[in-house]
Amino acid sequence: MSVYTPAEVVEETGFSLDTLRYYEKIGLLERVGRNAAGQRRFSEEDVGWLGMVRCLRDTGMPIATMLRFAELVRAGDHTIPDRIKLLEEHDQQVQAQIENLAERQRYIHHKISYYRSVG
Amino acid sequence: MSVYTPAEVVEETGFSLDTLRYYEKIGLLERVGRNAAGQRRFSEEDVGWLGMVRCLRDTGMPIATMLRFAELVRAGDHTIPDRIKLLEEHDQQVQAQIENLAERQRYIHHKISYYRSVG
DNA sequence: GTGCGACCTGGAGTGCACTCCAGGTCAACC
DNA sequence: GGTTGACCTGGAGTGCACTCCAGGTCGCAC
Repeated sequence: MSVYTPAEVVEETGFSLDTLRYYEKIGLLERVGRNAAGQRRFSEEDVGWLGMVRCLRDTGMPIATMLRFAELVRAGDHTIPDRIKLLEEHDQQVQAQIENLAERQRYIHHKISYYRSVG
Repeated sequence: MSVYTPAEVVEETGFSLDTLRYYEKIGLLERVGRNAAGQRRFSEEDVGWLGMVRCLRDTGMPIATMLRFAELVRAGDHTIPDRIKLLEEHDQQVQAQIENLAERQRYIHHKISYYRSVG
């Protein structure tokens, strides 16, 4: 099992070091392992989880909801139905976001066309 | 030319009264007309502009950028090419948002499939 | 053995976009 | 003429998600 230094995780995940510490502090990231000097050493699993966090965050899930999801993950396999439910609800919201953006985009296109016609 | 009371504009645009006042204060909404008692009376044009603001806001445009757009609109017809440019750039960003969301959504779908396969 | 760079901690500060509040005006209805 | 409700103002407060800072440790290169 390879481990990652903070700098490597910053590189791989795109989260800043401060953000990683913040996520650990609030419990979105479970207590990360340390070396003898007390420096963080992230596991493969930590990095994988951060990939999920990035996905959820970038689709607009609030931290409070991610925290609930994190707790389900930690609680064990019997929470898998709950996790599916949570992700499906989020998926609906993402779908709604996409549709909403597409509709707004049409409005922008119309506006641009209008400007072109009068400009 | 019909005018609208604050309550009507809240109803039509979905912005809160506080938000409307805030937008006027920062100059996103040009000085709104008043009746004899000093109460706001919004014009058709104000309401139309608020529709544009809603579109831009809901597609993630920062207020600072909306403010620049508002200034172009006020500056007159010779700024139409600049407005087109601004909207086209924003359109690109909206497109990127949509694509990004769609990709993240695929990840969520995979995760749900995975959970279904092990749950 | 000294400087440097990566890292540590707790806690304060930031930026955005509102949102709320206290205290007041005014017209209208009872 | 008293109460109600919609509205007014300036300014303070909120929530979210970070982001920054001071002061310190550690190991390695020079």
